[in-house]
Amino acid sequence: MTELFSASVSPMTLPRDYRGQTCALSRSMEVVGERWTLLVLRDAFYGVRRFGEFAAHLAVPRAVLTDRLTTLVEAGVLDRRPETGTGRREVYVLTPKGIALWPAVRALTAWGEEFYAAEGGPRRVFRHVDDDAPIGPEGRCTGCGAAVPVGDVLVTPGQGLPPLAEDADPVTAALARPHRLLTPLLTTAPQRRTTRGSHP
Amino acid sequence: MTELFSASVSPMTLPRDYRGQTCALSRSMEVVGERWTLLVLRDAFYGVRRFGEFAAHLAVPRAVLTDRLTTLVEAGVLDRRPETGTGRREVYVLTPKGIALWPAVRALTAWGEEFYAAEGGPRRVFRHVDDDAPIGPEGRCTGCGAAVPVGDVLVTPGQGLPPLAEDADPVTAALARPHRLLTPLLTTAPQRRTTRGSHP
DNA sequence: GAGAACAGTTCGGTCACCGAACTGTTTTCA
DNA sequence: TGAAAACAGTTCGGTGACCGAACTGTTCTC
Repeated sequence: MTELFSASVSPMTLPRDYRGQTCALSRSMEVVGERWTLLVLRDAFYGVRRFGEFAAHLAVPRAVLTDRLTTLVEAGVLDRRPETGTGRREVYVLTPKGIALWPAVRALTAWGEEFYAAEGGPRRVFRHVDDDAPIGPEGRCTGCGAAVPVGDVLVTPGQGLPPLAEDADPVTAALARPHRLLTPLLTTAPQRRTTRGSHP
Repeated sequence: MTELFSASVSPMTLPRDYRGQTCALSRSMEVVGERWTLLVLRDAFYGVRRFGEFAAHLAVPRAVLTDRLTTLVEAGVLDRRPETGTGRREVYVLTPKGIALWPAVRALTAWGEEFYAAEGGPRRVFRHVDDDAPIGPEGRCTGCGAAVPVGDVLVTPGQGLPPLAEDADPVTAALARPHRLLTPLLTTAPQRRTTRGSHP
């Protein structure tokens, strides 16, 4: 497959290439354009870090998840590293290159909210942590007008969010409360399935 | 566009659904997340309108292109209508719902330019038609600071754009010159294969 | 030390994508 | 007017990605 690239076009071989395209969008799509990839990254922005959390929240086939995480790590979008603190488990964390995808994730999410809104309103609302005002479609706080860096974004439940199911996965349950992007969503302590969600 | 979701969780079966997801991003991905779809929409922003232009520029299998165009028309992102003026041919034009995807297309393109730049610089530069200044990653003109509506965006060749090949398709050739988004890229007059220079 | 959680891997079936060839209609030109 | 080309898809067989479920080996907790 590598021999199909001529010198004037990108010499690198990416997972599923769009041959002959001279547009930067096709480079992006080769990295983040596969099925599930942007949903994985959205969860990473939410603070999801462990393999099992991604798998449970996304309901993605585990082999596909393995492939997507590996591809994103090789592309430099995610970093795979030992969990800070106690655990020896590996976690997947956004790199600066991955964080730079935030405008794209935000724009696509905003489009979905605008044209496929649930009854009652948006499912989730991104807010500026400084003044709690919603963030507009172009990433600016509707309250203070500032361009909000991703680390200052709060993801909060909206009117259109369905009620929490009894058997909801821990990620879904955690997202029922406001949460700051890029900070770990779940406790680093392993989850015991003894009493579901009863501990503080 | 008249059809809407009737329940809190989507009851409709979209081309490739992400079941169980309560996030608006998954709704977006069900519509524009399939392979080739965003590249088709990028071309639509460039002013590509006819089936054959998409097919030649993207080098996408024609059956896949048919499927993507049909899906986008059914989703209300594109409108299929007779070509204005002389032709009786059908063309595909962005609806307001499709135009609302511009921030997403721009953000993904900017990410690709930033992290997969060609040698010498960006392949293409989006500029504000009023002052010719480049448009920043969040959609604001770096010259006058205004939020630039998509109709006032000029796509211009950059330093990293490869030289035009002899057998380049008409869309690629037309994009070697600055062009205003959303305006038809090619003449409505049918293209005769005179530039190839060879007889049958 | 037993059992559960965890992070993947393996496997067979199904479906989407791919490239090439083909069909039927419209347009152009001699 | 008639032939040839352009056009907009459709058809088809091969290949590979995706899917759900089951499985493996390691780590953690009690």
